[in-house]
Amino acid sequence: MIQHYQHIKSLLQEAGMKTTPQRLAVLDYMISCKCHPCVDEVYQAVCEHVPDISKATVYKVLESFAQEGILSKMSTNDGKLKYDYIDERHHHMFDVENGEIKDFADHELDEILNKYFRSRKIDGYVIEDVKLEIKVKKQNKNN
Amino acid sequence: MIQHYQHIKSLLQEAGMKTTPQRLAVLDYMISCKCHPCVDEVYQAVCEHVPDISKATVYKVLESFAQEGILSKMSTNDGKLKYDYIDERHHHMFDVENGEIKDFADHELDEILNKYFRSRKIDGYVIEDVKLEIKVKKQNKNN
DNA sequence: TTACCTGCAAATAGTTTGCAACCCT
DNA sequence: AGGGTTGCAAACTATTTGCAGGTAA
Repeated sequence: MIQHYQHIKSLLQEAGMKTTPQRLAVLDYMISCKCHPCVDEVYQAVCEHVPDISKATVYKVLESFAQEGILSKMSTNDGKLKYDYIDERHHHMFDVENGEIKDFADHELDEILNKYFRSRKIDGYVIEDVKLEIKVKKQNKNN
Repeated sequence: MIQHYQHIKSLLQEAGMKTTPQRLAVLDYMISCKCHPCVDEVYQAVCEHVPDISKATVYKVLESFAQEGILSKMSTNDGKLKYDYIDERHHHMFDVENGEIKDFADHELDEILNKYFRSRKIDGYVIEDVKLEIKVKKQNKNN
């Protein structure tokens, strides 16, 4: 049932965390879900495999993964907390009508951004990362 | 005390909202604060001018302004809800070390993004807006 | 006048914490 | 064996709601 057992185990080891069934299940879900779940969604999903996991543990586990950089923490404009497994560099598309979030990977765009910010310095700061929020609407069939 | 009385009044009128002291005070604060306050910060600040305002009203007022597009709603990665008065197009810089948020306006960058997304269509979607999240660190004096 | 708006207090939702028991290594 | 990890319940914080009374237009 755990899809990426060895991979997950080494992620945990690199982070210096003990391998527990709860962590395996949470991380397995985060890797395979291909979405941006909130704490409760993770909890619900993981419950099916580890029925006696508690929500407090899900909170703690997700938070510690985010600390270690295994997941990234984000939140929607209306304040809902979400976690995102980071496999490759990507931006986010927010559907302004229904709140859906999708990943948006675009290497060419990243190149353009890199190039721009190589010369465009911000006084007093070092740029660590640049991410786009792309607000979208579903296209209407008849335009 | 209210800095932009006529401007605010017309904003409210355009939005079809009644002009109340609470709304005037909240919007005045949002326009003049030049920051990205959370609900409680708005409440504290407004209390000094309208001592009997209730926090529920601040919630309601901010939310309705956001609905009308007078303010934009955002939240930090750790889930803190913030509101932002929209005067000119800008992006946001997030200081990853201390959580500070600053505006970042850059017309040249906007041109580049516009140009790119003029030809870069996303299947099934219409792009409404594109915003950057720039993660930064304060520059260390000795590098 | 009247529909909208506000304040209050209670309800709800979301998140964190302390601690005893548990279990990886 | 021992310290990190978990589950529980309680505490806490943030946000929403219903409603009675107030007020802008």
